[in-house]
Amino acid sequence: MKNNKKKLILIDGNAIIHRAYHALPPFTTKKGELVNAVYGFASTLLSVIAEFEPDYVVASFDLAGKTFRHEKFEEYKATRVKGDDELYAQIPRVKEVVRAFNIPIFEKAGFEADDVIGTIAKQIKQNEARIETIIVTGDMDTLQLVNDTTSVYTMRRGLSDSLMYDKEKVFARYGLNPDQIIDYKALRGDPSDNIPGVKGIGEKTAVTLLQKYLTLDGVYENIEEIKGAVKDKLVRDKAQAYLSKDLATIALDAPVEFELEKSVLKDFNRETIVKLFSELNFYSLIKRLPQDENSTEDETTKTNGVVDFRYAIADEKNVDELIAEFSQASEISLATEFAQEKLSGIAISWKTGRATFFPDSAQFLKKLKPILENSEIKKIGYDLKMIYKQLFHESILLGGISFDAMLAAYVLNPGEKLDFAKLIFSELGEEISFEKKKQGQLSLVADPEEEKIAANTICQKADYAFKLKLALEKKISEISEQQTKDALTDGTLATIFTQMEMPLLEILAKMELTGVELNTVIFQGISEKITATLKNLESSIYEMAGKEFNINSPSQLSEILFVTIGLPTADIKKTKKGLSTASAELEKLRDSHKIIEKIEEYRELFKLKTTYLDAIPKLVDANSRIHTTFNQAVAATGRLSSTEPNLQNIPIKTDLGQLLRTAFVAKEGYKLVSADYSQIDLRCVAHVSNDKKLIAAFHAGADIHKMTAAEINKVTLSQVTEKMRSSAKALSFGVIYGISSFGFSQSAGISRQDAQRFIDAYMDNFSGVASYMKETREFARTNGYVQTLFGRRRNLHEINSPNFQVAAGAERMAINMPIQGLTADIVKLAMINSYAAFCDDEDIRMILQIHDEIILEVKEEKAQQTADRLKTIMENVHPLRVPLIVDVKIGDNWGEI
DNA sequence: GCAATCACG
DNA sequence: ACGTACGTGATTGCT
Repeated sequence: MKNNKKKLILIDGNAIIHRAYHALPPFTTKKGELVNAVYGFASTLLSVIAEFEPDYVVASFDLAGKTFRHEKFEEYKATRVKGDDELYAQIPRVKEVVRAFNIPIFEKAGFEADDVIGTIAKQIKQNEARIETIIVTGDMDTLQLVNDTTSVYTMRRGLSDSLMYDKEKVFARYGLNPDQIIDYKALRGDPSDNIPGVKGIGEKTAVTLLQKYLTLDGVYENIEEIKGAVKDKLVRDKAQAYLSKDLATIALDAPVEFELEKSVLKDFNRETIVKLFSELNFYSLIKRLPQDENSTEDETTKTNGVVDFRYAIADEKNVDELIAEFSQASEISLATEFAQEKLSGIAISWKTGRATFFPDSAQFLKKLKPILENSEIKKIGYDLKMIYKQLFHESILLGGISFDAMLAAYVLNPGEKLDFAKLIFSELGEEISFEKKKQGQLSLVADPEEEKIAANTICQKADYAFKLKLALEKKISEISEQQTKDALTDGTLATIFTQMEMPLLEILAKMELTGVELNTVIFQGISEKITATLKNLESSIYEMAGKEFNINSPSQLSEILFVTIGLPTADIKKTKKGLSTASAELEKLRDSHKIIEKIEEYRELFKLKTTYLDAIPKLVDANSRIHTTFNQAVAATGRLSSTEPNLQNIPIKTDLGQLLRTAFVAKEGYKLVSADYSQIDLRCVAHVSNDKKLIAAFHAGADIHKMTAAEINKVTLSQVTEKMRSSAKALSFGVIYGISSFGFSQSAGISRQDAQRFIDAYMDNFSGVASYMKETREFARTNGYVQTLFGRRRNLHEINSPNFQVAAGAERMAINMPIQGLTADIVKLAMINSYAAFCDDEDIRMILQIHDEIILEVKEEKAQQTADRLKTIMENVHPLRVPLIVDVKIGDNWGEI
């Protein structure tokens, strides 16, 4: 309901910043600057502008130093925790945001933001009766300023929840009129500002008194009427009550000269804000910026206003001319359009700002093929693996793969979410949107305008991938130069990128295209059997529970177990919603009720059925092969991941899992050859920590867990029990994960005290490991990153977080990454080297990688010889302080190996 | 879209 | 005093 009154918004900057700082998790920009309060402020500002469409906006901030209130009462705000430096450090940034919006800032030494706002509100009410004033704040102090033209808009619980207070709302909330709020505080006090009030008078009594006597004066004028303890308290603290009233009263006469005209919310410069927001990584806020109605951005690209250059679209007449333009180029950038599971267009850029779109047609592709396949012409793009696969389906074998901007961004900052458009923001400062056009109604007639827009989008992608190359390459080489100087690593980020990730891209593409054969009959058989078993389990569970419910709903299950059946809850962990039903918790209840066993079995089978048995057969192609997608740019440690389907988490631990694996088979006449590194993570620990005992044990070919058990228990090898060995094994894993006594106690099933004793014993015995952990933490703290032997990096800005848990989490990551990352590097190198050895032989195809294991599909007669070669290659990928051992197996299916 | 759960290394 | 091993992806239930 917009009335014709003009609206003025007064923002209490400090109140909003405080609220935002405490409501939002401490997140930082990519550069490590903490900006949660800035974000909260900016987000609030945008909401307020969107909701009220104000004509005028003003912001006010507290200035450092004492205020007139301190002169009256020294302890004013004395309870405020100082040292929220992290909050105050954000204030200059907040002011930058305010300025970017051309919003004037009013502040006055000796006064708080409240006072400035109160003064402005009063002046406005006196001079500009037709203006509606809205005070935006995070606390309730300003409610006293509410009147018929002034209201208070305040954030509650976080930032999303807000409430508008007018006179009625104040009354509804407090049972008082706005001007009584001051008297209320005089009586009740305000602990957050250290306003004392009358000791012993709380919310209820204060309201009752004021409802009867209206004001503080009224209360004391009628003090004789009041009985008992309340009277005594009032009499005793009278002076304090009046002092509190003074402190709580917002000044309306601060020396502020407010000029309405200066606070018009002018057409702020959108570009300035976009630039600031992208610097702050507030990408989601950029989308929320009010649209600039004057701008008529169309599909053209304006480069510094020089030319209104449109990218070209090839047609039959101009195609040869356009191809001639770039056929001599030494490097070109590619982007593709994909529709209905088919390549529908390709854009090629050969210099900045220049790109041509080729709609998919056999004729165009035929002309482009020699260029695309020419390995002398370097290829650039964003996600070239995808492009490689798309072109492969058009019978084009992409050659000269040279620079993938996605992978470059990944090695620079692994683990961060990747987004092409955002990358362009952060690297080039340009705002581009690759939003997919909305799916209109199906139309047989192609809309030429829409086609043009689509063509332009693809051209932009090609163009910007090219531009990104320059920026990202520079960053990589800067880091690499430093790494070379530091001489702490055997390689650099540049070698990781050019020697490892870029070559791997093509190998992964081929693996994905090859796929792995699935025996769907086996799947079918297991699935049917499981379905029947599940039915039985379901009915016995219902019977034991006494009623039917959804076993898959943790909340319903928890209700049944702990309420209906009434199982003991003492040891059970809680989730946000209630008691946990995770398997570790159910395990504790195993002896309490026979339903637990059934539920565990049901869970296992259900998981197997829905995640694997039902889902994977849907993904087979005409040749019964499934093609996973390896994600090369998600894992923060440098590992790969696998999706649709995830073939890196196929069950193995249970019998049924083993059975399931037998359905992954080698093609007729072929064998599967699997080669996995034995205990590679621990060997990496031995190498990076340079721990003498670990190294010696691996050289001796000892049973490493047994040796560890002997060391920490101070017994001879022959005295090591199976239990000691398995604890030692869990302990070694703990080391890899950045051990904590709690985590270890959980996984080893022992008490925390015992866990701590074991850890201490381990660190005493393996002093190299102990100092590795210490040094790595320190390295991460001083540098803000950790790195692998090969120079792969992971940024860990959070390691210096004032939040203990956040910092502790980062420390564990710091310890883990150089180990897990080194394993990842080694396996990646192994893939590259073995691919190089086998790629000319059509009888040998790499099909899977599962973190420490490589699987090939090999013609039967070459299986043994290939397995031997593969083993040798993998074991000699890179010399470490310990030998690398690879176990190879040959079989007809994955279960056998 | 998120939380809980569970599959793997 | 704090919650806790590291790294992933898929499914289901629920808001």
